Amino acid sequence: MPEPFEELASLDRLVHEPARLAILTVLSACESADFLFLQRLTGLTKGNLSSHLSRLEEADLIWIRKEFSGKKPRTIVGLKERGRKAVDQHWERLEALREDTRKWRPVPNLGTP
Amino acid sequence: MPEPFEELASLDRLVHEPARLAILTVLSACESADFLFLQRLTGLTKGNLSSHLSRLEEADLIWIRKEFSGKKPRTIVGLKERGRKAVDQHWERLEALREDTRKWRPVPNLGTP
DNA sequence: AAGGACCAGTCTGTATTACAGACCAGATAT
DNA sequence: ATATCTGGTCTGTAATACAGACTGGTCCTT
Repeated sequence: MPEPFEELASLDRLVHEPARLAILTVLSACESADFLFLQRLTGLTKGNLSSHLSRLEEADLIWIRKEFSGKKPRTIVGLKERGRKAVDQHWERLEALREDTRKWRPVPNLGTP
Repeated sequence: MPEPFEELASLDRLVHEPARLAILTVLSACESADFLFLQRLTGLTKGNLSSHLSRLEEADLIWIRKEFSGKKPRTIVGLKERGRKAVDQHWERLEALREDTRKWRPVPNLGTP
């Protein structure tokens, strides 16, 4: 019984953080997305989004490619293998937890009687 | 399209934080639970658990009752109305996000073409 | 009576963190 | 020339989670 909860309490904060969870989840639905799109999607400031992306890249969860389309800079990001695994796993854990909890209901009290 | 993601990026950190999400989710499956049970469940130290519970109580999401069963102190916590709403809503948002993302697949690229 | 364990904290210190906003630099449009 | 768009870096700040020390009461053992 306690297993999924111990896991939950130690969820990977790198993935769990709302902004990054949003980014990763969006990326899991496409091959790539560009900086501006992600910024509008998440409502983050440039600086903030940039540092979140850097962290995800350092963690080897995403790749970041800088192109010039014409002379305009363009930053494109996408999921790496590890990233896809990480997001999928994260969602699975969350869902597993929720399901497990549902099965308990109704329980009057938990703890020492 | 972007709506659920803007929400996600601004998820209530009070509820989203792993330890508290675990606590709240457990509580949503029972009428009450006691301190020790929650501690073992989450693996948190006493001090840490205590402060998480305090925050949840301040936010009016849970109640905390101190009993003495015999002469042993016993701390029992449970969800308040607001708490139940908060957890349910949170999970709904997460699930909605995931569902929305699934529907997108497959999308080659998101952003300026 | 003294030592220790159990319970549920409070408090302190530390390290991490998310975030806004300032600044930067190259290119384009006015 | 000035302003704007691109995608950053850097700095400062306020909040944070967390461990571990300490408190203080009750119980049990010796």
